[in-house]
Amino acid sequence: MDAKPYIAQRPKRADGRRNYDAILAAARKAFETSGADTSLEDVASQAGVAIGTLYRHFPTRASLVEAATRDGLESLVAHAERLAGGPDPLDSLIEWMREAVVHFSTFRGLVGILARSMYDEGTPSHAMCAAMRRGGADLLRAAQAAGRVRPDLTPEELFDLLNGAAWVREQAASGRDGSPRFLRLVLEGITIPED
Amino acid sequence: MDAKPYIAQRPKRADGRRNYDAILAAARKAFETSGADTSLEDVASQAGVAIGTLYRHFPTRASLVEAATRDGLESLVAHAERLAGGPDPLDSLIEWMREAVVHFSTFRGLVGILARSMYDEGTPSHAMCAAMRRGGADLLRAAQAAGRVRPDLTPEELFDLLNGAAWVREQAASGRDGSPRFLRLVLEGITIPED
DNA sequence: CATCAACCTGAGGAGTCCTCAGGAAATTCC
DNA sequence: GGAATTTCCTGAGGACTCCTCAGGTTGATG
Repeated sequence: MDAKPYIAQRPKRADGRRNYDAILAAARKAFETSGADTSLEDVASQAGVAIGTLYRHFPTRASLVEAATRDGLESLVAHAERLAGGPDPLDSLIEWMREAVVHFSTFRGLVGILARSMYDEGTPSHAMCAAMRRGGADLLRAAQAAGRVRPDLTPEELFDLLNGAAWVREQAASGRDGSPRFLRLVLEGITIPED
Repeated sequence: MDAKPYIAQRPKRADGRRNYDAILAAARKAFETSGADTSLEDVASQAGVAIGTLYRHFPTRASLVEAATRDGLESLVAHAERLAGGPDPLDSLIEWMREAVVHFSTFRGLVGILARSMYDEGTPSHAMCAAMRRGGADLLRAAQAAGRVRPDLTPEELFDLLNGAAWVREQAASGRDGSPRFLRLVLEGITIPED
């Protein structure tokens, strides 16, 4: 039996839910300003809660990151499913890639966590990463079937490219964001001109 | 006057040099196994030296990273200069890019430090990064002049691509190294076929 | 060999991580 | 309404790391 990762759940008791939500809100803010390695004691005090309470709801930092990014990544997966039936598979893929890059770089340190979660089942974010992988792979396959993306590109490679772009964007806190250009150059490398 | 960054120097006294070297050796090993955020107290004890001695020679973590990577990056810069006169500018550029990716991902966390140093003059590694930028830009310019690389690619963008590849390689500690393929895809996006 | 600058040591304050024993509050059940 | 019970909260505290600094030691120099 592989150790199943702990996935945070919104508690049933009213006070528990209140604190859970407050911690999550404080964590999102702290992650965005200080990165994934922000002080959890700060997060707790910012949420008006003792440190033990934070650890009760989120026993590991990874579980807190997972909970803080869950909604955003869920919507990304949903968007992939919506785009899957679109008329132009290449456009769909490109649009989704752009959105993915933004979501992966919500705060400093996130891409790294997601990249590791993709291949590590013992991680809270693994399930979400697997879902994203499926969504991205479907869009990729469709674009390849339409002859608009080189057929030898694998989903793993696609995510390497996405992660690279997201990482570049993550570093952009200090000025220029090279990720749009990065993505455009990458796309030139993997797409096939019409006709 | 902008605060000049501290650059570590090999001491003149024999005992100082001995410790300096021991710390550097221990740091290189620790960085490679535990990343740039390894414990400096461990590094010190591994070098057989008190923590204060480490801080005497390397007052900041960044100065230790700079010293630990100096030789490698210096040789990378030297290689760029040697390649600059080569017969095939595109080959030269590609060879240098491959080498750069390896050097940038010597240990986990290095690319991030270098990426920030590139644009932050208050950083020990800034001078080296600037030298690398010049070397890379020269090779890029030559390849562009030969009509083998898209002329709208800037050095900044080149380094974004290199850094992305290096980051992917850095994550590869846990299995597959996607950086060679990453680089090949990127190259398809930025090169121009002969004739 | 005496002088002095360079160097070394390691205790210690401050921050952070994470746990856990004891207390408080919400929910349930009668 | 009032236990009983389960869930939840608190915050002290041990372990770790960071970095500084006062005091002691040693190598280089003339």
